[in-house]
Amino acid sequence: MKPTRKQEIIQVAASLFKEKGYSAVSMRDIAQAMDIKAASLYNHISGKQEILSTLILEVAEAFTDKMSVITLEALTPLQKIEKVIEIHIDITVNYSENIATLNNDWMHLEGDDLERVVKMREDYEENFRSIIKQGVAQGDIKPQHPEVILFSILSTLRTLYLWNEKRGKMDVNVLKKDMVSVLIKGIA
Amino acid sequence: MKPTRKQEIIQVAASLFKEKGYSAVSMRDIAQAMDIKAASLYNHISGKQEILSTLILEVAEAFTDKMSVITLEALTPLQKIEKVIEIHIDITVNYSENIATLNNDWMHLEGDDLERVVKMREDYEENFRSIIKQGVAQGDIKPQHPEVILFSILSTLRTLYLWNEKRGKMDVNVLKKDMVSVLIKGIA
DNA sequence: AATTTCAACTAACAATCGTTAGTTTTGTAA
DNA sequence: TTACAAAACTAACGATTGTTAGTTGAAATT
Repeated sequence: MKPTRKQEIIQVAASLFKEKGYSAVSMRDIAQAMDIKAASLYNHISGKQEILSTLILEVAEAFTDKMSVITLEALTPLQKIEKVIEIHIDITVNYSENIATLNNDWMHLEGDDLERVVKMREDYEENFRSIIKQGVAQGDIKPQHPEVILFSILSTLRTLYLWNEKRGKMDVNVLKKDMVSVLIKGIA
Repeated sequence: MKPTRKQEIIQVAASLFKEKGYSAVSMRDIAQAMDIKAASLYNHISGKQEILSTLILEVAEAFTDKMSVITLEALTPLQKIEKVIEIHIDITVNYSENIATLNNDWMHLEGDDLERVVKMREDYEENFRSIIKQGVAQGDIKPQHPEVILFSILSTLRTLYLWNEKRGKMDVNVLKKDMVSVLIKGIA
């Protein structure tokens, strides 16, 4: 599908936001990257804030949707974690700029959007925590502090976008296998 | 030691930078947090950029120093990784705001400071990579892609500052033990 | 007591910010 | 060819940005 002009603007902005952060990118920067004047952007979007919220909500909803599917599936906790790792890799490959902005600039959202994204994040973490706790209860996961396990895995997955470029020619499926192995079975 | 006024400014700024990012914090914001006027800040510092570079160089040098010590020690690769985990936790506990700024706002450094910090980061990663490769060569570490191992562990350690508050009453030594276990031996 | 240093202040600067209003150009459909 | 909509433009707005200049009062030193 040919992207709309609005989608083009958002994508260009996303790339700049990833590089320098939302606050350091001006509307004039975005316009210049598109070879138009800043005022012309307003024929397509309502303002800078709309770019931010569109960008963030798109990927935040992707995570929420995928996670809710996993929650309902009939899998062991470890299999569910495996799936979580895989969806993170999939989404990161397709939305690497959005994830950068979600991670670093969510606090610049305003009003309901801010509330919503924070809630989605909390819910996501809570779902993940439940999976881990269930795994511990069944004896599949070591009885460590679930919080340490949660944050170790989630930190790695959330910053994957930083390494995605350097990933180079490594195949996505190889990456998935390796990451599942490292995160679940360790390195020793 | 009673901190100098300059140190006070830098600490207050660090806290604001952690919250909203360097670009979104104005000199007037920093001044207001100290109950003085923005112009008064300039009796103690040369400008906003000095705050940023002081903040970042301080913690970047701490990492570099500690890492170079580990490199020279007579330890097995796995023991060295264990030490790396420990120094990250130690530094994070003491410099949580600095690390937030190092991670998120290093690209707003200018001139030599920017070059220096980028180089320090590259060197740090290269040292870490060497340890992993040596571990693989000796058979202590699984023959996975060293890059995947490197980034998994480093991502977790670098974003530790985000979880430090939530850590609450968990003792630092317990955290060290748990993280070493999770990162090296896995969760299963 | 006189002098200097420190650390605050007020006022203002040029530059840049997001955004609006109104106009002109471009491309498409009738 | 004309009519219309899409998408660009110029010009400007009020607010905010980092920073400078010059001043003032208090504290420390001579």
